Amino acid sequence: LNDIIFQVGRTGVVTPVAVLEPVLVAGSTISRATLHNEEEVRRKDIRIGDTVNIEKGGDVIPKVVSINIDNRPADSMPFETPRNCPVCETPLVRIGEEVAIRCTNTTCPAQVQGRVEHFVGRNAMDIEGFGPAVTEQLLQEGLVRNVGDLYTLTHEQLTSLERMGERSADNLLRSIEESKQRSLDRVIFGLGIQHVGERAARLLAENMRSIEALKGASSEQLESIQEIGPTIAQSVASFFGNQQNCEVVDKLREACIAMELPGAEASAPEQPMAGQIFVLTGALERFTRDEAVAHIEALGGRVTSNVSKKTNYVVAGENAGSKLKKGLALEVPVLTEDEFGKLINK
DNA sequence: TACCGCGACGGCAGCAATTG
DNA sequence: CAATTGCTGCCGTCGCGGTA
Repeated sequence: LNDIIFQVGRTGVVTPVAVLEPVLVAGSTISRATLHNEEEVRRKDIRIGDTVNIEKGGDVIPKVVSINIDNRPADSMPFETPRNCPVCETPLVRIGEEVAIRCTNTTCPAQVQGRVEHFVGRNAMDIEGFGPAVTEQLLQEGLVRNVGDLYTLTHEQLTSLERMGERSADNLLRSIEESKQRSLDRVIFGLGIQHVGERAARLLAENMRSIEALKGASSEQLESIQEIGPTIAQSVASFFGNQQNCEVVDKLREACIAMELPGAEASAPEQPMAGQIFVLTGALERFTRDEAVAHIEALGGRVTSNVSKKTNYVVAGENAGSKLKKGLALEVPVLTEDEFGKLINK
């Protein structure tokens, strides 16, 4: 084991990687192996200079299984956790009880590059010909600062790069153009919001129906979506609470990327109550129950029969009963019929 | 508590395009 | 024209966090 290096991912997580004396294992030459995280290294007491046993997990990913302590050089030192980001020197932090150590500088070049690579990646916008080398050059030359800049790249700018001729530039521009057709869930996934992987992105796309709705949604509204909990909800809300992120999203919209699910406009241009859960109690004067339900659902909300922590509003009419009591006990906002009327009219 | 899925990882074959 | 470079897509696992 010649060295332990640290790589910085797009979310700032710093992971240790073992640099090995190249060795043939199961038909391929292994020169690096993942070490997962710093605690893992500490637990196994892996030191630079150690002789290590490696195998390929599932015949693919090389990993360090154990060390051969007898071959340890007498002067070997325990492994040291880096204090600063290997790329931008920002002090690294460990948040709460997390195992991961992070670079918190969102403008760290490694993070910026990671985010662009994620956006153009196969499961997100799937832009062919946009690999790490191209990304690195575009960032280096200042032609791209974030994913909002991708759609205004010109033929001239691309051909100015190393190893990028007419043909490659044409192909890349065509791929970029084609990527505008990607579905909403891929766009959301591509934004690289923390904790939002493919599944969460799909849930958010299906429930919010447009980037605008997602952007406007409160953390509470998001949390009312099935399988979206407080962590993801807050992560999304704080992403859109950031001015720069909103500017990137605006640029993507200007590039004419599809930012809505089909039908969103036809059925309801806006769904300000998307995901909101209402409980009706007591008799309403101006609406029948059915009318009230129809209004709520037209705006994207849902009506359930029982009050729980997930309930966003209790609408209390005349002679409200136990559901009003439970709503008050759980500190759910209680609306009078008038307040409810204002809410749905707006 | 059980389950799912996020995020991150390396090597290689095969191919296309660029460069010299 | 040959050599070089870069990209894609594939393979599977770990450790853990998030949700129900």
